[in-house]
Amino acid sequence: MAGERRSSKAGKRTADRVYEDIRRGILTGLLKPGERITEELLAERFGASRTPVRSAMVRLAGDGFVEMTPRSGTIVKQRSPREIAEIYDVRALLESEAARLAAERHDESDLSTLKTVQDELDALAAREEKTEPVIEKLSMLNRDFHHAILAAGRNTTLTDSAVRLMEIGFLINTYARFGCDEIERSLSDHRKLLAAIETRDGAWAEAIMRSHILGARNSLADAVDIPRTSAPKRVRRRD
Amino acid sequence: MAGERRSSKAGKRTADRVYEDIRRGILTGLLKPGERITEELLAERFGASRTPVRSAMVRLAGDGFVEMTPRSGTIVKQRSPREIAEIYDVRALLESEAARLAAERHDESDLSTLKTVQDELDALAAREEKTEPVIEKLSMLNRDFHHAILAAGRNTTLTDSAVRLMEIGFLINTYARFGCDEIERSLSDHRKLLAAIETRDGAWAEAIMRSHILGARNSLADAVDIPRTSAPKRVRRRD
DNA sequence: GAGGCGTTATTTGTATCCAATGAGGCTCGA
DNA sequence: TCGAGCCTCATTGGATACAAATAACGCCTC
Repeated sequence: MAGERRSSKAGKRTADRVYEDIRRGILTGLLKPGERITEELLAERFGASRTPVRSAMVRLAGDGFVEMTPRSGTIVKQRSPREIAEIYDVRALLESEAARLAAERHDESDLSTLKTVQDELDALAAREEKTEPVIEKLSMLNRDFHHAILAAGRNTTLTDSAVRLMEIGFLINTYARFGCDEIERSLSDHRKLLAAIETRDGAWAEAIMRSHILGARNSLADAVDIPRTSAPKRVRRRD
Repeated sequence: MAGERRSSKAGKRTADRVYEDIRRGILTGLLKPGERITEELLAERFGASRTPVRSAMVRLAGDGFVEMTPRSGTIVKQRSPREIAEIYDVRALLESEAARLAAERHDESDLSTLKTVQDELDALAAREEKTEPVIEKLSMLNRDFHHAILAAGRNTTLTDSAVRLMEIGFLINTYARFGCDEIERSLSDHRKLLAAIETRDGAWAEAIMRSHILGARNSLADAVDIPRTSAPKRVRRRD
């Protein structure tokens, strides 16, 4: 019996709230990969019924955050180091193209957005204390920066594909694992990227972005157990 | 076959049946873009309740086949010519990379699959009558060929991203619009691709695939009203 | 006759209920 | 004591019921 929890917020669907919340839970690591999710439990936590929770689950499954096995249950999707490396490889492919397009197609508005985000990023990174919320904010701004470049590329399909990968990639909260020097390297890349885009040098922008993302992958490889090259997987025979 | 559709066995779950059926309806043009879909109507058509229909809708929305606006309703997603062109551009990017990887990483099994599919394709194309079901079968085999190359590339993330775009792209049933010479061109590309992969010439495979897909886009541009280059979108300023 | 407003009516979103099924525990036997 | 099979139970999938909201319609007014 739990139907009295009424959101004062007008127009917001319960299913959306649940979706956002589970998603955030996965991204922040509150829900760990492999962990089982039972609909009833979540329904209770949200003061809602199972219906919107189920709807949220289906969406999350489509987005690759959870895995629903027909009559068995739903678990938070766990990704192998190899898959994580793959995500970075594909992001490098997509976003380097986007960077090239951004250099060629951007307008003043795009540039101003990029500069604003980068300024905030620089300001925040200049502060000495790297507390949890600061790291969080840095991650957000970093995401905004990449989004802005995608937007400047003027290809919504490309943007959607890349964003999709970015979002699931962030569940490892990249910056949290990076050291300060790593953050500095990242921001340096951003500045170069900005210069390349501003001068409309597509080839340069493309190269920087590819290097930026593959560099991030390899930094991550130092922290986690990720193949430095996503390649082989030759071992495919009968195990 | 490469893809792992959740419902490899006969759909025990009603939601899956509904999903597949609506999807097919959209792909075959039975449900036209912009057309409104009411849950109750579909529920009646399938002899099911609204629950599985809703679940299917959410999945379809996630896959980009329909568009659900919060309290208003669901319509079959309509794509602008520009968006269709974009899809081809991104496919060219992803699948050319996959072709390169396939050339570098494939094993005997991949090659045999590719050859089998291509043989069937050749055999079918050799027949004179280009009836509706023949065209349909050609489309299917073409899709299998591309899937096989993706599989040989050994990057599931790349594969998923590309397949996603392929599926929504097929709703225009490409081959149906192509003339016979266009089919011949396509098969010729496939044969070259096969040769490039077999000789493990990654750069060549990549180039052929890019040319293959961008060529298809431009052929489509002749038939439909698609920009030959997806580029500009120079935002019309105040006319 | 056209446009704005109120009402009706269809349709979505959520809750609850029932059936089916896989999982895990328990018992019985070797 | 350990294993196999059965049985209970928790959990998912689907159906129905209900509330809220938007869209459609008609009516009234100008």
